[in-house]
Amino acid sequence: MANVPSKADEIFNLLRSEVLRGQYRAGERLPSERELAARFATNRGAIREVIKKLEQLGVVSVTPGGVRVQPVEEATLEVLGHLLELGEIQQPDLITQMLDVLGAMTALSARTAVESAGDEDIKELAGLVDRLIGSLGKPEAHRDCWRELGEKMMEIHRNLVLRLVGNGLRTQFLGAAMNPGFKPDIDMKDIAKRLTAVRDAILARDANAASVAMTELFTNLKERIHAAAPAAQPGASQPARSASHG
Amino acid sequence: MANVPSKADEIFNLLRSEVLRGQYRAGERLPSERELAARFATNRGAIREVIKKLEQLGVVSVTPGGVRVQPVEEATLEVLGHLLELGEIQQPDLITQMLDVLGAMTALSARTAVESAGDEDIKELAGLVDRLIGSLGKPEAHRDCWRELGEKMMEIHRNLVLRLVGNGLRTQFLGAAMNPGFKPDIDMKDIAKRLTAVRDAILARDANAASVAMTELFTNLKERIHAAAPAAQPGASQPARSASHG
DNA sequence: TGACCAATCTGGTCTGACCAATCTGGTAGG
DNA sequence: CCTACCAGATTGGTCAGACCAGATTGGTCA
Repeated sequence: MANVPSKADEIFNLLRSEVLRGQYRAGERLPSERELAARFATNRGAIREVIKKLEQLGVVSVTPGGVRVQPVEEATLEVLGHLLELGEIQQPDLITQMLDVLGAMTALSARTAVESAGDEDIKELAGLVDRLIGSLGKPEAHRDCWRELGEKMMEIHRNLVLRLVGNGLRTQFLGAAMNPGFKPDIDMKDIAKRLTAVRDAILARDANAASVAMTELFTNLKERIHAAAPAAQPGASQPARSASHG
Repeated sequence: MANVPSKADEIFNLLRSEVLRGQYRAGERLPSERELAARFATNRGAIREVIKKLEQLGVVSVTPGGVRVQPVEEATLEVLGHLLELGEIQQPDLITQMLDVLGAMTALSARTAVESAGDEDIKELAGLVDRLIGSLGKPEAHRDCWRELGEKMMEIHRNLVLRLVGNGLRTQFLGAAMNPGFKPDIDMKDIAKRLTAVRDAILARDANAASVAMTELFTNLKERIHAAAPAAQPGASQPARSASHG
């Protein structure tokens, strides 16, 4: 899949980067379709496709008279991955922010899953958490276990909204944040302890406890990563793009 | 804005509805661009733009050889609004699901906001919650207050991820779910009581209590809506589209 | 200085064409 | 009868050039 990125795809990536990087201020007009076509040595059709995708991403709004840049805040969850990719300043901040949200989502997922789980489900969930504990120290396997656990919880509570949000976060996060060897040394024992708490809560069918334990796990993780990461300047927690509203 | 929906926009809406409605099974091929162009009495360029947008939405994947439909689970948060619009079966379920997630997000937002709020911020937050209580019974004003409160919390904790997710959820939710007179009678006193708890927690700078109170507020709301809504058939909680994985 | 108007520019739409990769169905060989 | 293969039809990807209606802009006139 996605073997040969089409010309439009390449231009899409380029233009998206430029916009997200703050090369155009929010509200400013992009070059016209004709100009862009000339600049990228292609035809207007390709440019129009690119712009339609950008529009769907929420980073530009197109009206007769010109294509205008939207403030990042108006954009879609999908820009996160790109923001992380072209990193620059705010990587650690974005990651801790994501961990916050991911933690809340996972906690909710655990809670509702436990609430509506059958006996068989409970056993499977606990087993998956156990495997999670066992895979500590093996990043690849650990990640797979997380994916499986998430999948299982989704399967139980059948919350489509949660799945869609989780989808976005997880792909964005795992895709961009984890890869570049971003592995601060984390106290495995601590994690294991908290995972055990999660498992016990699941086995006790205590939805609330499961949620709390999961939250604590992520909070802990976040603090450790935050401490381990190169200290970000205070006030640099916002991306480069202007934050003005439309 | 969006005065005159372009031809491509109309076709986009149509095609999106058809796909989300389950008119094509996941993995199935869409009609070719040429066929679609003929069917909608337009040119191929317009169809290509539409398909690019659908691709960005995550509801189709396009490869040389054909455009294929993706399972809903692979899609983007943005499809929620459309799913709600063309409602049919699972409206109440989707809404309670959204409330779950929205509650978790709002609770997180409240927690992190209180954690990093200055004295002035605390006062403003408490004031906004008070206005929220005061506007109970006036849906329009109430909604505006919520928006303001959310905005203020975002301003304080500056969590871009939270903002993007919240953006999506809120626009999807407020846009489609609230409008059609979907107003089950909800015990205002109960809500007011819980909102008061939120305010007190904020004033006490107790981030955790604020989070818990907010969670309870949404849980309560969810249960009431769930009880008031026309009982959905068990097992109808999933949309029509096939859930097969790719 | 202010209002107005026309040239220009913008996105929206349309046509018709070619290429390379894929998909299809039919055929030849096992 | 089944499999492997091959050629033609089909598909998305790309391209060039054109016209329209509305927005923008800059100059002109009062």
